[in-house]
Amino acid sequence: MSTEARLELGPSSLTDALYESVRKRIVNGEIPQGEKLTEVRLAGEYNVARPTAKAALERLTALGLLRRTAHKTAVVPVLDQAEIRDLFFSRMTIEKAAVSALAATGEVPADAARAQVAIEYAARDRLFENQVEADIAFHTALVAAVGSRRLSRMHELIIGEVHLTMGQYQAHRKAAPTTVAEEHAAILKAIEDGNPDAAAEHLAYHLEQAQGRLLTTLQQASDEVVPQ
Amino acid sequence: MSTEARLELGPSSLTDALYESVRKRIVNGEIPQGEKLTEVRLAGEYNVARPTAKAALERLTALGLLRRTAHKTAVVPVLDQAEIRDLFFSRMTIEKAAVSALAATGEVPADAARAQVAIEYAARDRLFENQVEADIAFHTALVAAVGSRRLSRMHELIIGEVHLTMGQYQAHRKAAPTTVAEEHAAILKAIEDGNPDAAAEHLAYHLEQAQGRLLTTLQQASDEVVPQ
DNA sequence: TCGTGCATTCTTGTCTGACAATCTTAGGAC
DNA sequence: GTCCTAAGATTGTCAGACAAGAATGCACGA
Repeated sequence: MSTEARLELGPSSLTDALYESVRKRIVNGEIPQGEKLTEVRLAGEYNVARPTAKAALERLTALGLLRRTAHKTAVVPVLDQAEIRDLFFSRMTIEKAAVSALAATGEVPADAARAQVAIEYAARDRLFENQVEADIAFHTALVAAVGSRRLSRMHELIIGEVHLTMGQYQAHRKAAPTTVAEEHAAILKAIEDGNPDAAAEHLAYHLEQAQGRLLTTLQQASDEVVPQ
Repeated sequence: MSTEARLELGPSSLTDALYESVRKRIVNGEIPQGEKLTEVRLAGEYNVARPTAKAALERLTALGLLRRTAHKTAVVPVLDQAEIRDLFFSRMTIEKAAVSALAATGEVPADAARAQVAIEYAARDRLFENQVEADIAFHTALVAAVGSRRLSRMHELIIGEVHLTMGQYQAHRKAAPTTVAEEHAAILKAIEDGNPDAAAEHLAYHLEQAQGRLLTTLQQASDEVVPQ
């Protein structure tokens, strides 16, 4: 179940390309929180038909990168404290299961190791956006390495929102650049040692730290807007 | 986060209604494994426009109730052994987290208790289809009671396939009708006792039993087709 | 006889244009 | 100032159309 080597060639579909482009703009904060995204606006910006824009919006909505209800326009969500906690609870559930399963085999996934190196470089050079990308890639690689298509799909369902919050609040900037890399290293070490409990433990600590940074940043941001 | 009491009135959207109808037909085995579902066929059967049918197909595909790749017709998937294992691994991950969280509060969700009663009735009267519905409702209620929107969405992503396999193989029929109810009762008891580990344990046992029944039935079915 | 290659046909991807239903917003009446 | 109504904006759905990719069957050659 592990050697599913498929070479992915770029999105050939117009909808795919549109979806990818908008996704990047949202997670990088280029389209800010609370911004409205109408079907006609997208269709106009990219010069595609409205149904195409509609399809892209629907896919983004499915991943939590947009919110919308019937007959209302899609907006980039603003995650409050409770939602960030919910997000990290869900994330913890999936990723704990993933690292435990990996530690049971004792194999450190190559993709995760590569992402780890990328994080170290990005941290050293203060390339914030790259660091976020690599961080997401690291966690995604861990889940993917389990070889469970459904686990990966569930992870995909929430990692978009994680990416979104990291891009918006840029909490990583607040952390000592090497902290994240060290926590990741501890997780990989536990996997290599074949210790599922330790791996889950290190992962839990890492995610709690990340969540803490995020909540702190969120608090500061709201203080700035409403200074008592 | 628990009192989100919204009354759901029938799907007002045409796409929603279509989606719901096809979903039911698939999970009940009315549309058999391997059956092809073209956009025009759906559009014709329900007398809707092709884009509407397309949207419904895409949503079903997202939930794993259909498989399709670009330019190819959607088909009702045939799950093999490996995929059923993957499905139950993913399911176990989510539901274990759910019952553990519930047991931490010690509150038995009312919806789950209701579904449990419905299962007992259905088992007594041998109403197979109701039994499956109630079983799905039981597990869904457990997850929903945690109050995590994202956990529920992830669960939704896989429970459709569970429903599908149960409808197709009708493995519940093979089980002593009361077995399922008893296993469920043990889970609820552990939650009520506020014992997270026991709850997870009972859930794991229950799901392993269910998976075992499914794999056995699958094996028998393939033996019938290819009798050595 | 069997395999290869081509053409037809089916199906999906995307577009244009349109109308109805619904939500939002602005303006007017009290 | 508040409430209600109406116009504008936005989405839901439809019809019809064309292009591109995939699948199928048939003829041809080895």
